[in-house]
Amino acid sequence: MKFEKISELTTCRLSVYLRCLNELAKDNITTVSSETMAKRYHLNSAQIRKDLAYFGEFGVRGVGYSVEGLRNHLMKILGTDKKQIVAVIGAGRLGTALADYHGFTQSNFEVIALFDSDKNLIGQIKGGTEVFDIKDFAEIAERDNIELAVIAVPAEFAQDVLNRVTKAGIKAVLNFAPISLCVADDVKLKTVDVTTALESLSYFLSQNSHTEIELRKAA
Amino acid sequence: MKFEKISELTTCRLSVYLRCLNELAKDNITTVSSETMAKRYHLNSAQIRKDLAYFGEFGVRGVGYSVEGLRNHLMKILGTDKKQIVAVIGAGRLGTALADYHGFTQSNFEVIALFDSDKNLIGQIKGGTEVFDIKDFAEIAERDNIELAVIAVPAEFAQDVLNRVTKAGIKAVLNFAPISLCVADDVKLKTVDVTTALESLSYFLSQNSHTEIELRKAA
DNA sequence: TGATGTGAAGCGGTTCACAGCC
DNA sequence: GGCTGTGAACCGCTTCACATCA
Repeated sequence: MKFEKISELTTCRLSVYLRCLNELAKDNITTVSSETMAKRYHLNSAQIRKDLAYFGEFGVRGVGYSVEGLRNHLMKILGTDKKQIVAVIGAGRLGTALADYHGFTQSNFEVIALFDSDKNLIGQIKGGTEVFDIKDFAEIAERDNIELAVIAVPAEFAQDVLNRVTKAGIKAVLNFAPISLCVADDVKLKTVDVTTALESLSYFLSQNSHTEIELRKAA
Repeated sequence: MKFEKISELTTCRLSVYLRCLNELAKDNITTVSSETMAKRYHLNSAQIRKDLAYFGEFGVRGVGYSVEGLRNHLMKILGTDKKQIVAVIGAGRLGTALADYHGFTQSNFEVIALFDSDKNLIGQIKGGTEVFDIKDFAEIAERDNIELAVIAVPAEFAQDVLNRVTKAGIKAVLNFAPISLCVADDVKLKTVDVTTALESLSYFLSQNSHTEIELRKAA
């Protein structure tokens, strides 16, 4: 085990490994080698070993990894061994969908509040979660120990919302607004940009059709 | 201009540049240098120039880039100069939210159909879009020239759905199910994994609290 | 003069290949 | 024998620095 800086690519893969192990556990598999796991889930065995080795020596040479043991290690590393309180800001369709997202619950995240500035929404229950006034964020965050904020508001309001939640002491934010935001160094911001993802796919499609034209010309 | 393979990192940045240019155009700015753009949007000027140079010489030395001109070039490169037809599979909360997502419309994507296997949903209008039977996907895809599919079904059904849409000739798929999927080489699959994103943030939080403990010990 | 376009250097992540251990 | 853990090689992306040109 070393004390290097772990890249976000690595932490995202750890999350994937955890998901694989959960599935292996469901299939009553108790031990797995990096090679077996790589084959089954289309990963790279050397990378699995290297990623895990950053955090300790979890495997047994000649045998592999204990599924249950590694699961526990990964949950501890990722912090999903303890329940984490999440707030979603923006009670529109996307925010509501996220509040009700079962993937969160499975990973020990609990969305306990939605926030919005729309008076018509405040006080309602959306996706099983109460909508609060965004103005009360700091107060409720403190009261309920909110650790993670998810931004699901239109792009033009996203920076304001981010400023507000970081001011309230939130250190990790997941942003769905299609805009690049600014944040202090001690806060971790991760943006999921659906527009960019689609446009990137669109690039692939138009490249493909160009290639087809080229091939047709060549033929 | 060269004929190298363009990485997905680059195409995602092109999408970001396009968004920046749209904003600059809104502010009636007609010319912009890579340096000015980098400062304003927290990008790297060398990277902007290099990314653009893969596709042509769009700038003027000593002056910069024409905002309008570069916008048009980027839209052409990304394929967003033409309308593209999108289908969303899964008419749950997430699928519905995506069908109604305005970020899509702004980029010239049009979601024309939702698909589901739930008989109770088929025939309904959700998020302004009709829900069809997933069994009819191939037929409707051909009829309406669907080019892009978005998967918003639970993880256990995602691979089946992916198989079905690729069989119908879809070459680009955006997947929201938290599972790693298999696809033929000629199909582009992009997965947006919200669980992984959150767990990665969670890692950052738990690292942070460990560091605090270390610092407290040292003090 | 000032900003682009680009070869070269730098850096970080991935893969290889094997020593070490069960 | 088999699989882990890991230094070294490799590869690709980013950044630098400057020749080039309006």
